[in-house]
Amino acid sequence: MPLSTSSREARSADETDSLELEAIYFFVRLMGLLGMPRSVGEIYGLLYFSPDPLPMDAVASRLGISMGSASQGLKTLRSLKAVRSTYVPGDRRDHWIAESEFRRLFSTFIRDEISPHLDSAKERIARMEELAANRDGKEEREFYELRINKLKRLTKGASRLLPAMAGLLRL
Amino acid sequence: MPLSTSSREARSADETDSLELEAIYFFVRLMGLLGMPRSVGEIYGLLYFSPDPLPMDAVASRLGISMGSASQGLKTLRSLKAVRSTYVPGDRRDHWIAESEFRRLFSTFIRDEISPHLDSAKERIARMEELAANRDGKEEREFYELRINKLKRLTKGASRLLPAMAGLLRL
DNA sequence: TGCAATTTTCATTTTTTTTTGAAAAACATG
DNA sequence: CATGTTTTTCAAAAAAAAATGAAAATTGCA
Repeated sequence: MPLSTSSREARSADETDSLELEAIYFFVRLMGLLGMPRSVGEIYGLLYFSPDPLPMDAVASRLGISMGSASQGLKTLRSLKAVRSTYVPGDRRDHWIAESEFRRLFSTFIRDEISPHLDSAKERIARMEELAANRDGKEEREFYELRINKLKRLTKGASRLLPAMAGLLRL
Repeated sequence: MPLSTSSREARSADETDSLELEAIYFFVRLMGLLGMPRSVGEIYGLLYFSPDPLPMDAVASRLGISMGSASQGLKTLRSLKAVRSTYVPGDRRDHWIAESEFRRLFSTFIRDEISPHLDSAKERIARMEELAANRDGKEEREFYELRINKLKRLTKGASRLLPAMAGLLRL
């Protein structure tokens, strides 16, 4: 429990811990909602609430995770543009900062994680339409077409919704 | 592969399979996006594209899953109001139908799965505010307050967004 | 009520995901 | 350019999630 052993400031260790822990756990949950592993949420949470950029080994030791995890997690966050590195003079290590503009963060997430699914869903629906048209019972065919149309409307709705989501999050 | 052994209609087995498989896989992906296990997506997909209500044992054998899985999966879907049972005369078994109104389905999902998270996030932020107010470096305190405010705006945005989501999906 | 059919439950097993840790690679600096 | 530092990679271990299957509970009906 590395977070509970630091007490280098004038306040009690307990309070340091509480705020950091609440903050970190907040992002563990949020990232979990987006399907990210716990360590990714922890890293982002720690950086989001860190007044200074942190090098990877500090991230790992503060969170009590391995360097491997820290490296993987930072890679994931980097690819989401949720995190970027800064230069700190006189130090060879990269120092990491959380990108705190959620709007940008979410639009990257939507572009990279959601939209591809939506596109393949649309292709799948097109294939389904072809297959349904070849069915030979008229009634049955109509049933499938009804259902497929609902799916089409669903994907249409989603296509409209996604940009709106990023937009409404004008923080 | 139980789905590929049925050929009781006038068309080729291949085509039956393709349509059903595409349909089922569509929902496996969609449900996966919502964090649901594969079997839940499979069951919903099968029912969504079934012209007739299906009893649980038919669901299990068509999908090649155990009765236990089918029971659990139907329970999950039932609690999401994604599925309901019908009475079929002369048959003791429950027969299951997919609720095909996505709007209702999503609003149940938002109410049951997302909103509670959002509420606890808000509580967590309130706790964080208290803790941050007790910090003794003015600069540090300001940094935390800045960050916390962003989180507040994020949760506010999400609160506005969620009803909008269900609303825009006016299918 | 008693019985057989159906459904649920849950301890165990299987599968999938995440983390670790050590070796390899990349890197910066004297 | 040799060396020690930092970072990445990836096979193996650990943890978490999902599925199974058999026993228990429930149910409808004779």
